[in-house]
Amino acid sequence: MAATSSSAQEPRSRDADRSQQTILLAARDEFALYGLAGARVDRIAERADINKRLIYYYFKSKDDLFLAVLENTYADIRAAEQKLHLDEMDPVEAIRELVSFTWHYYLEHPEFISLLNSENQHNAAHLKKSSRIQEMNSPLVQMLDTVLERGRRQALFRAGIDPIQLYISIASICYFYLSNNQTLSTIFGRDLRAPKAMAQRLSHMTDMVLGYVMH
Amino acid sequence: MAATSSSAQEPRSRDADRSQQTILLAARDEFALYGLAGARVDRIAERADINKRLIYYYFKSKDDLFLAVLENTYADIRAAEQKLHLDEMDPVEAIRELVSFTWHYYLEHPEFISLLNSENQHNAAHLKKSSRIQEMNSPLVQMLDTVLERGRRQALFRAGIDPIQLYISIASICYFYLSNNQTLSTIFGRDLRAPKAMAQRLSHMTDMVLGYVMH
Amino acid sequence: MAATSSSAQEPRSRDADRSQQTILLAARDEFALYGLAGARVDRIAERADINKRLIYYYFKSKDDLFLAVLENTYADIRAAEQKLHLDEMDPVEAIRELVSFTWHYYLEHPEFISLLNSENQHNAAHLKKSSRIQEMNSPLVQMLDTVLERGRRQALFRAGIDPIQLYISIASICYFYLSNNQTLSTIFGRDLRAPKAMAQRLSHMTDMVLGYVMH
Amino acid sequence: MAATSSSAQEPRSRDADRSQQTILLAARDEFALYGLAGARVDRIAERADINKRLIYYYFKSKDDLFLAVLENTYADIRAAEQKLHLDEMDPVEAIRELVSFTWHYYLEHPEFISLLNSENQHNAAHLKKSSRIQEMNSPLVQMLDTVLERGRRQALFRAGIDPIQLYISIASICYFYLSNNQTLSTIFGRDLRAPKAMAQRLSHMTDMVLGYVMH
DNA sequence: CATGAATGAGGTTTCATTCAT
DNA sequence: GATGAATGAAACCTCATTCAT
Repeated sequence: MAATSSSAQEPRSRDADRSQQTILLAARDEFALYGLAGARVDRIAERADINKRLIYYYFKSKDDLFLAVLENTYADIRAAEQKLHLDEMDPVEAIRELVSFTWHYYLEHPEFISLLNSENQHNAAHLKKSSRIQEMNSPLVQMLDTVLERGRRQALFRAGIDPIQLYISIASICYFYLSNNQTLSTIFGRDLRAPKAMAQRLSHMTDMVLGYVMH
Repeated sequence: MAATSSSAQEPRSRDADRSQQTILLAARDEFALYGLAGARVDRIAERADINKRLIYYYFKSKDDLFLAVLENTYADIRAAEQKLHLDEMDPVEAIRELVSFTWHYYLEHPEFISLLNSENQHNAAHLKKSSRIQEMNSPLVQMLDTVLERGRRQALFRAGIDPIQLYISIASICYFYLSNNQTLSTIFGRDLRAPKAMAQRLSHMTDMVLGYVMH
Repeated sequence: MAATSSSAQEPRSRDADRSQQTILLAARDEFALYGLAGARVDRIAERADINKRLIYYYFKSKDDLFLAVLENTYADIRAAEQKLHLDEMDPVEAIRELVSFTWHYYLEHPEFISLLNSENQHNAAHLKKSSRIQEMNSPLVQMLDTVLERGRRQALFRAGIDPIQLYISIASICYFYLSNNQTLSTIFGRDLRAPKAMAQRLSHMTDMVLGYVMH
Repeated sequence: MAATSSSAQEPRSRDADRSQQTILLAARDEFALYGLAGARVDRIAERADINKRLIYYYFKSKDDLFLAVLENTYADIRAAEQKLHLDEMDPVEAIRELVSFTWHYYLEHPEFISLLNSENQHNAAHLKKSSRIQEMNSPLVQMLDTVLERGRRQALFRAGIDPIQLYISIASICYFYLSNNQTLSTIFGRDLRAPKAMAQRLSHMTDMVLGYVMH
């Protein structure tokens, strides 16, 4: 009965927006838990506590729903990245912060990892169709470039570092440890989710990245 | 590349080992392509050109078949690792070789990545049931530990490096780049599969790992 | 004979109650004819002239459907028993009527016998899960107890008759003759379904029960 | 290594006879437990610890095997009945013994009940094809007739009792109580298998039958 | 805006039975 | 006499989706 999300002009029922949002959240959880193929539209309806038909009313198909979820997910992480302002920090501190942010973001958003895995299994077929996502160019790479440049000028960092390669590497070491945690723990017979192991991991990753950029 | 068991050329049939092997290969491809949930037993039978019923005759269920494929896959990479003999090499060269091997192995075995992604999505439920796999404790970790120790004694490497953390990091940077290639390429608007990008990647990873271990 | 819910003549469809009822009837026939294991869901759908999927929509599984049929079947016989009002009749007449009712009910409801045989083969596994049925405690036993008591007070019946034992015995002699009719006829080389044999049977049973209770 | 069953002349391998016997026993258990439709040929082979193919070698099909089991079962009960020699006993005692024998035989041979139920569900289709079984005309009926006649001549029993009707009634009250025990216990909320209930049942049945024949 | 009813296609699995040795 | 390998048909059940209101 008061000011919620819905932008401005179009007086589309608040309920409509709310239903869509509810569906998106439920779908996100379902897709994250079971992947695209394993997810069940029935279960999404159940989670959202709405009629299944409504899902088809708002989103055309399961695939389109998946894309919508993906778009939402990307929008979220991009928004979070925006708030980092790495370019205003001391270069070394900025790198440290970037590793930490990435690590914690993935940690707190397991659905991000899961959804990306699903999407990659499908060769990014959904993303490729989405104009919205392709516009959301990661501003982080820009920021990172600035940081690297400043570090180099202060003779802290080595020259010639490709920000995208570095960004991917940082993402890698955070992402893989979490995404493959279960198989790794099983193979190595070691609980890689234990608090101590987690702390060591963050420290190891930070060392690794700084060891690379600084020299 | 030779040497199977069966007597001569009779058109398949009546060779249990061969049938099982054929099924496993077909299943590996199908699971790699579509994931566990997306894979179709019918399609596996088609690929293997055998009666679908035979799949259930030898492997009890789709899940058990998936586990068998996983076990095979792990056995393969472990066998390949064994042949590296890193502990007989110069420490720096050994690390370089390990990165290169991992990179190329993943590159040539996309099914490895795909299968592991599937298994992790299922919280390693299959692997956890397997006694065989838990025994295949990577001797690579042993090897890697030896390499690190020798490097440290030759004052080349820094002390206190956890071989498992290092192994995971090496795996990470290789794995993630390939596994998430499609979404990354789409997001960054850059073909990360292009030969030049691939070469740069290997070089970047090697630098990164050596930069970390060498100090 | 008359009075269903739905509005008019449109060809089935969109009437949940009706669909469920149709399925139940078709299932009853199929289960009665082939037993639980021998019954085919496909055939039930055919008999009911509805989409097979609908069976699973309303009843979760073949077993659940079987239970629903059983519950219905028990409800029917209990309802019929209620209408007898044995306790308002002369005691001897009441017993005679009970035997006759039981005999004719089984005769006209062969599915009752068949379904119970199936259920007993499964150790009453379905019934044991049903809360509904355990509540349908036969009021007939109550009625029967009243009849026996009144007969005893009028010095017609002997004392100490357990109504449940008596009820089971009455059911036995009716049920077994019909349920095992085919094997008995074959073994004895005598058509036990012939009208004359049937009439003799009812007479024999009535004599037997009265001979027992009266003395 | 010594005198077993196999008749005389034909020197058919002892193993062959033994295999067939093993299969029959395993099949009897399986059919008794699951009915004809629910029984699994694989499970019979497992129970018998022989190769499934052998079942088809000795018995042509599942149905033929079922018939063989039925024939065996009937042969067993007929043999047991032969040993009663009711016609040499006091008439009242003979009836008492017959009830007791029937009760205990069914009790100790639950497979008899189960197999007959299956066969009746199939309208005695197997029995009707078997010449062997139709020859095994129950000598018990003969015996029973003699007993009834002697009882009548001693003025103990009433006249005009049909031995087959009586036989069926005795079978009924024993059979039904055991065959439908599970549903009855569930419906009445009373453990009809409890030792005390069982003793009461035998007593009740004896009273009932004697009450009828004696007058 | 919202919903219960309905469906065709196809999923995994099971079955009795036969083939080839 | 005995057996492991193989199969076609069909079983139960599930799925994304649409119909009718």
